[in-house]
Amino acid sequence: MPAQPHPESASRAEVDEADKADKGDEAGKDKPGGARGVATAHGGSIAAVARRAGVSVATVSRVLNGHANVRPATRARVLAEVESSGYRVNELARNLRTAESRLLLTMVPDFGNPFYAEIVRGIDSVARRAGYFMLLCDTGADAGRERSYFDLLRRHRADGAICLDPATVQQANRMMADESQALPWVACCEFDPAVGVPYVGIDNFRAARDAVRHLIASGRRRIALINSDDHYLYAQQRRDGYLAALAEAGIEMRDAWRVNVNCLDYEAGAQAAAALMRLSREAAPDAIFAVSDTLAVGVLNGLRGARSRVPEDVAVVGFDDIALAAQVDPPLTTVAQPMRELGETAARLLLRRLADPQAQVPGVLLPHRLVIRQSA
Amino acid sequence: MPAQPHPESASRAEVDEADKADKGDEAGKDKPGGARGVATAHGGSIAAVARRAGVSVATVSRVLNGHANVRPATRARVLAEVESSGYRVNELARNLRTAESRLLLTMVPDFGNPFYAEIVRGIDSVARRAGYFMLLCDTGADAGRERSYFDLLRRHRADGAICLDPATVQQANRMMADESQALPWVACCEFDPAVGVPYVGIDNFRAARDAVRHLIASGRRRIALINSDDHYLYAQQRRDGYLAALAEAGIEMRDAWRVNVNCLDYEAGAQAAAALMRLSREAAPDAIFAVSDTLAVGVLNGLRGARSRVPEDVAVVGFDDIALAAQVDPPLTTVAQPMRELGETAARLLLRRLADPQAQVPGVLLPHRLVIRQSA
DNA sequence: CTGAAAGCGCTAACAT
DNA sequence: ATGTTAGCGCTTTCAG
Repeated sequence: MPAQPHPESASRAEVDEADKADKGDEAGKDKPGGARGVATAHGGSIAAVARRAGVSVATVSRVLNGHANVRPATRARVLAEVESSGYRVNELARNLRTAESRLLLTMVPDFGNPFYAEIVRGIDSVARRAGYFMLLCDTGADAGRERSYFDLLRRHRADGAICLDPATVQQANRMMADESQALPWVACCEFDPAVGVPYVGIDNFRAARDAVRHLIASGRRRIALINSDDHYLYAQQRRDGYLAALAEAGIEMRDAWRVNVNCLDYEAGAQAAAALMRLSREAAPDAIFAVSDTLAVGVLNGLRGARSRVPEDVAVVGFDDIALAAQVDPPLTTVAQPMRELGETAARLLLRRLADPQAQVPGVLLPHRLVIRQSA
Repeated sequence: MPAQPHPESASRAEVDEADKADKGDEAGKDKPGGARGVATAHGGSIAAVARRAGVSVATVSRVLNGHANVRPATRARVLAEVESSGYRVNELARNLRTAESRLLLTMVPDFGNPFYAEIVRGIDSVARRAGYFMLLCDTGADAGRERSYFDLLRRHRADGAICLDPATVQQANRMMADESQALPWVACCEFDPAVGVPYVGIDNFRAARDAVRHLIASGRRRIALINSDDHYLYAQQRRDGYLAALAEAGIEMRDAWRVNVNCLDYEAGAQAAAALMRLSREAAPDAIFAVSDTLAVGVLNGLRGARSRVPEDVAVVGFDDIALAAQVDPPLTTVAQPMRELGETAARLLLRRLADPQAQVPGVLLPHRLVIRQSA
């Protein structure tokens, strides 16, 4: 199989299949000093292949990497030897030599959340086509840690990074005001255009405003907002969109209707909804806008527990449009984010940055869309 | 910070923080031949640190790796230099030298599925404590590909692998009958005890039988099974458990009640349920056992569309007990799998194998549990 | 307790 | 078109 044809792909010849065991190796000559065979696995080295094929290591390397200047006959001979010996390139060595890990780091606050899972898929798909693999870090897994994930870049563990975690994005923006721009990373979903780090996301202000406008248009006046931590930029933007919609309709906003949660899981949504419905009859909301579908699904459950009907008593609007949104009862009206594209775009921006460190990579805003189902 | 105290952890001194830029580097001497500075990033090399600290590279290495034989004063001097220069070890070089990538490959059929997401978390948590990072591959992403993911092991891209994908597990068991036992990997959830590859999972036969027994105990007689591809071992085992429960109760099994789907998402469950309810009144089931909660959630939706009440008209039992199971309406009765532990155990087995390649790593079966909620 | 030096396996000059 | 060879940056003998 020759070099991969895909435009973005690294031009390395893939050495697939051929599962036979290796023939005699250089068998530890036991020279004095240095590590003996510590790194030598079953496959043999490129030198062993070269010797058996009767060519130099350079030629084997050229064949392996799909370089042009190799006579077909020679190439065939090398390939045959590779095939029969089951040789596999040692990427550890290749990586050191080329000074790249061909790994992309993806930092997620919680990949149990389907929203992030879908974005990660988008990242993975374009990364792989470009010959990169994905190092996945659940930043929520050890929240207490001081350690910076960006150190993984400095230590050459990954060539670039995509950060989906708002907390980590903010920490990065703060802690390395200048250096963060030097490190090859892009922010996804949470971003600060002012900082100069490439990003991709949506217009959270408008998206939230659209959602609340919809609620208002359908006659709701007592609209609650279940938001994530106001510390995050996207949370602030969505809150402002909510406030703007209320203001333009001349609707009063009550503090009791604004609740912040520090976790976006179902349980948090259910509890927030339950708390909201414990307000006195005249203070209880007739609509709830949750900034995440997982939260909204929990809200549906909390409302059920409070014996409130949706949408009759309380209308519910979610955010993201994860697959689950269409399955719950009632199906969720929600603000769709192009999750897949968010991930793909993030990866492409990063790849562009890696291909040309000088490149001026832009920030991009993708369109959102209000999906009206039956919960509002 | 000295060597990490954690029992499983690699004893490498962590070099955190210190974000200042590096001082003057060796500055490409431009010797003839060889690559000049191609791999030299901002941080400077260990040699530069050694020179500036007035010690040898060996000493710096010893300090960095928390070795004992270094005079406190020397250690302090090195640490100070590391700190002030913002030096970071180049793991590419370290990896080549030590012949390990310190990466664990995790193969998942679909990490959009919360079941797998939770297992992956379990893996990640123990892997990280042991100083490994996780390379995540969504095997469903490029299903058509012939390429073997196990090649990543042979190419030293990862030190070991955990496979959660039934298709890939079977392919591995088939394609490399002997070699698969040599490669450091463990099967999770889908496994064949006969093959000799370490594994962790549950007793699928018993779990399914328990679920169906529960249905029978609550008076159901017309029990449908929505299973995944019968090609998979776990699917066969669950089917057999279903059949056994039916047989021991002397209940007839109808072919029309057995449906196989090749995808475990909500939509597949909804469609399967809809199809089941299109059967004539006397042929329609009064209970549905779905082998995955995602399927079961879809079933709930499909049943709603068919105007069947749950559990009055049709009882539903799912499998896995993902967080969502408790949120839907009605809350799902399901067979709980210890997802987190499944992942943690898989990682521990693999780690044990890596620590001692000769070690006889066992197969382990974790307990399941029937969680009765309101759907059945 | 410290230093000198040998490579790990590979890629890419540079020569032929 | 092919071979020779110099390192990539690190860890680890082995000597002192």
